[in-house]
Amino acid sequence: MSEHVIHFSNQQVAQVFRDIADAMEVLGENRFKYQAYSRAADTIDELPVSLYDYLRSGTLGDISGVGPAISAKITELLTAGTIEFRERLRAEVPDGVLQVVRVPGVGPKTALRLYRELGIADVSALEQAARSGQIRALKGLGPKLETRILEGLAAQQEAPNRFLLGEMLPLARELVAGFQSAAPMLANLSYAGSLRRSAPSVGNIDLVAAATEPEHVLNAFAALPHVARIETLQDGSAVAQLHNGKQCALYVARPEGWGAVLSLRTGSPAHRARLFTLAAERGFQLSDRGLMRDGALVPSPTEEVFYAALGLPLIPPELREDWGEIEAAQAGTLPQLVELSDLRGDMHTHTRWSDGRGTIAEMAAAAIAQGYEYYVITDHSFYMGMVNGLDAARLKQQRAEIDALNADFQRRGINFQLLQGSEVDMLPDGSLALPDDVLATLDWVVASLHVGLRQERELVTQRVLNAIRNPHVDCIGHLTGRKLLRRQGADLDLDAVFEAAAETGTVLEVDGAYERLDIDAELVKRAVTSGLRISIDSDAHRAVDLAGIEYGVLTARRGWASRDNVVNCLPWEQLRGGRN
DNA sequence: GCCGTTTTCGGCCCGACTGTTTTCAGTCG
Repeated sequence: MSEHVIHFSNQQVAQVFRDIADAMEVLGENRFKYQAYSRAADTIDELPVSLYDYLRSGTLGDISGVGPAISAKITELLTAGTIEFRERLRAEVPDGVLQVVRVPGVGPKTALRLYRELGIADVSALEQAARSGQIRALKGLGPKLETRILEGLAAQQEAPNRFLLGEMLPLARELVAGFQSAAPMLANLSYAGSLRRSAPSVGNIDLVAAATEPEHVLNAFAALPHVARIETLQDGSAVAQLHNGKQCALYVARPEGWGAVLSLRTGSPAHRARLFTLAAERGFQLSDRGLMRDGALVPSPTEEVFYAALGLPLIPPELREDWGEIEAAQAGTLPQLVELSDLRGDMHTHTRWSDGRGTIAEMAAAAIAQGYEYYVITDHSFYMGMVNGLDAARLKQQRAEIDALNADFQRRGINFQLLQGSEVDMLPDGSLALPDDVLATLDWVVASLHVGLRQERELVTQRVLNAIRNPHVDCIGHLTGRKLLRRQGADLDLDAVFEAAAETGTVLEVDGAYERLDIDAELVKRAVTSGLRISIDSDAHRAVDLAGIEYGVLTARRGWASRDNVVNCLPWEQLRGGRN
């Protein structure tokens, strides 16, 4: 067998450097060294151009954060397929230990001790040790840590082998585009499944292709550069393992059945069950091949045609959960869902003034490119030392910079306005991190929980209620504080929160950062139903994050939000006029 | 290990909380 040359995506290379950084941190290496690897990984992740192009032109060193050492290691990986330094680290810190570090409550020091002193080299050994009380035997570690570890593991295991929407959607789009150009015989191609419903986390990528000759399509699929190997292959479908460890399934339908097959591969099990019932009521059968009557395929080349055959208008993929969309479709009351292009501004963003990476000018340029009319800078409030939060004095300085930029936009005839806000912390004691007279000077105030998320229900709820009732607070940012696949949000009394927000008109945010997507679709639906207004924000820390607001839009759509429910679909003047 | 309008060495993100201590290390945001 000939040597197969592996093609690494930038994201795969970034992951290798992240692993190097984590392993070095576990080994207690110099902090600045492993941070350099970690920073380089972040930069590589965002590069618009393949590393192979940099390699060919000898310009790896031009990448910010990539110096001689990392440049040599990238070259080694791309040409030899492996990095010797990485393998040496692996000998000291097994891959399983890197997983152990990512368990909440366990840091690099503890992971190393658990490995060296108890031989814990993966998460299942960690679970066993925590369960059997072995961890408390180590000096300085106790029963509370064991409980914390088991809770953390439970949160992770609720969703084994799941990946975030923000990782999978770009990958799926890349696959679809690559597949389409490699296989001109495809009549149609789409991704499907929970990914197409924009679920916050998904297990794999499902593709549904339309073609008359499935074998050709399956061969072209197996030859895609992303595909590492084909796991299963049977008539009309294949499951592939990708180079990045993720799984992709392909289903090939006949062009005249594609609409039905795509619909069946997209809806949730509950939605699909409704479709089966509707089909049966109309004398159809549904199968892997599509819509059938008396053993013959009934043409349904598109989803419109398929849904029409069942007496329904086309239901947007995000709604296909059986949360009432079938009834709404039958009644003709499906919502006109909000779209990315409806957004006129972003209400929650950061800059270098706190923990962001971009300057105000850089973020503004990206906002103009995104087509916004306004853009609110909401850097952190003073309380969070780590994020370099702003106090009254620095807010004043920042206001001067914003004013100067706005004057410049006006001079140049650019219809764009920067606004100054704050992401003000709700402190553990129930107060806000900035006094009212300072909040009063701001254009938009987002209040968020960052600390004390594990406070007991009554306490943490009261903090949120205090913020909602503060007349200067316009919006509650990422309400629950959840981090997808990592930690649950705060234990909030949502009835009380929604009731208070309805009284005061306080906006609830859909944070588009794809590890948050908070509030989630179910809460969006609840907000929309109870007449609350939402905002959709990027929570951007870098210019490249602005586009991530799309995940917020998808989440809002999943929650049945229309343009009328979303404050930042309004022009700023109108939005400000309607403030409480 | 990387970087530079503080430029080839010296600095790079730091404060609060937690669980375990008995004066603090580790984790988190």
